[in-house]
Amino acid sequence: MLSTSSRYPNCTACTFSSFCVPEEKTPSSTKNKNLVVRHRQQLKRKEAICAPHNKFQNLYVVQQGALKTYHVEADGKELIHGFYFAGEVFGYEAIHTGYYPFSAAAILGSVICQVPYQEFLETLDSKPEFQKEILSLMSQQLNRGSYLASTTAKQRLAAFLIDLSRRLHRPHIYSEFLLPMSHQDMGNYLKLTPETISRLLSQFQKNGIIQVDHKKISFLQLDKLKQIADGLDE
Amino acid sequence: MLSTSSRYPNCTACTFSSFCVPEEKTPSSTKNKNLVVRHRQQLKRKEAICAPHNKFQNLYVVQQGALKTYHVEADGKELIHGFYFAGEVFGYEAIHTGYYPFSAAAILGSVICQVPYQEFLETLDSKPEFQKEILSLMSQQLNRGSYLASTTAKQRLAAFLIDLSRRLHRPHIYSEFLLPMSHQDMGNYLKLTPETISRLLSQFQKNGIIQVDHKKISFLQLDKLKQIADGLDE
DNA sequence: CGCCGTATTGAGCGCTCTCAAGCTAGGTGG
DNA sequence: CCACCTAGCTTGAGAGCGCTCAATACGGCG
Repeated sequence: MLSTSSRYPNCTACTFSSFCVPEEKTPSSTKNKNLVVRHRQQLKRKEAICAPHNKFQNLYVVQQGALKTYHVEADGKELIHGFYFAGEVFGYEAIHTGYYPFSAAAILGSVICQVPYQEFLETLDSKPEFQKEILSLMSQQLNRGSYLASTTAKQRLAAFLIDLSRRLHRPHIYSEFLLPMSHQDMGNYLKLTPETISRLLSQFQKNGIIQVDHKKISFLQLDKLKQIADGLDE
Repeated sequence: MLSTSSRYPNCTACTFSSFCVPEEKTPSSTKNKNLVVRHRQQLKRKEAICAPHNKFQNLYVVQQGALKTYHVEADGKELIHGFYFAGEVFGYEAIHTGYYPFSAAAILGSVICQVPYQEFLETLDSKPEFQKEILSLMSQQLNRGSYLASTTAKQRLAAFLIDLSRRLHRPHIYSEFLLPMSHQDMGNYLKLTPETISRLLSQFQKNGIIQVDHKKISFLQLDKLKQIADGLDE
């Protein structure tokens, strides 16, 4: 757990920032019904934070880094439900049953905030603006990964890259960014093998649509990438 | 629009029923902050109720029948986001942007209730139990269709059939039910062609796992179907 | 009864997977 | 600082699952 305010680097990016008070800044009146950050956690790459069937108690906000939620199938395949980047919240999926339906682990060194669900509910009850905000965020989650429904590998990968760029540099699409996850993870999310990811990235590069330099991706022709995502190429 | 109470057949199944008052039963004090059913709509098969980029104003609750949400891709392919059966709510996806991201249409003759979002927000603000209920329902939506991530056609179809049975006879899995949608619709949802759906249903039947009689599906070996869904067969 | 949308079944093809062999980069320990 | 070592990426060849195209059958509805 971290405690000095210098360790709170990214609160401006956090979707909860206007309803949240870091603990050391809490005014003496504790009844303000804001969320209070009591537990901030540093995670190493590959460090897990919850497992399937763990009791649901907290939502989590990513402050720095990136996480994945996933579960391992009977045959050993890892199935990735989603990625979460700085400012994003995960755990909503656990509300319904009271248990996390997945594992969550950091894919980079990361910092996250715990948001106790009880406290979350109290803030919700006392702040109509928070209600609207949460509805909006959960609504956004419902639309996440809609491109997973695309049929071809090219389409899904192109849409994924665009989505990734926007979420890493919200709200803009930057033409340069670093892939936070391995090809394996991308594949497990997009239902492709790492070999296919690699082949397609090479193909996109050969066609002058993107440039790949290790983990660095550069969009050279974003419009063409969008066309591929929409199934409009060739 | 319907008006006699005899036309309110299914309110007990509706997830909003305890926070909702059909209009003619509204007590004179209109400030009770319950949802009030003002618009109930009868839909014919294939009748649409909203289109992409329509302004978001209402959530909808299915009272009878079944609906699909979908959009048509550039190449003419119809991509189905989800199905909605008696008691289920749709439209949450539109909250974030303020516009419906899809079309919605009845796949059977259906009856739906409009829930104006303004009114929904007022009820939410005044009723903490409603807040919890909505969080739970949206959380459930986030978990919907998780089996779409399965890699093989058999797995997705088996999981879909089980999900379907449970949602048509909530909360139980009935061993008999009628397929509400065409193979085409199933395929568009599961990312399979109608031919593949047909072949797999035949195969399941040949293996004694289910029985198919036109639209009627009977589960003969639910455990085996579950194994297939989990990728544990052969 | 005749029509049209839907389901079934078959044959062949192509996209993506599997398996396999190098290669690269980054981390570790001497 | 360098040599090793390992995880991850790249690229190739071949196989298989699900798609495409096509012909036929069925059934609901006028």
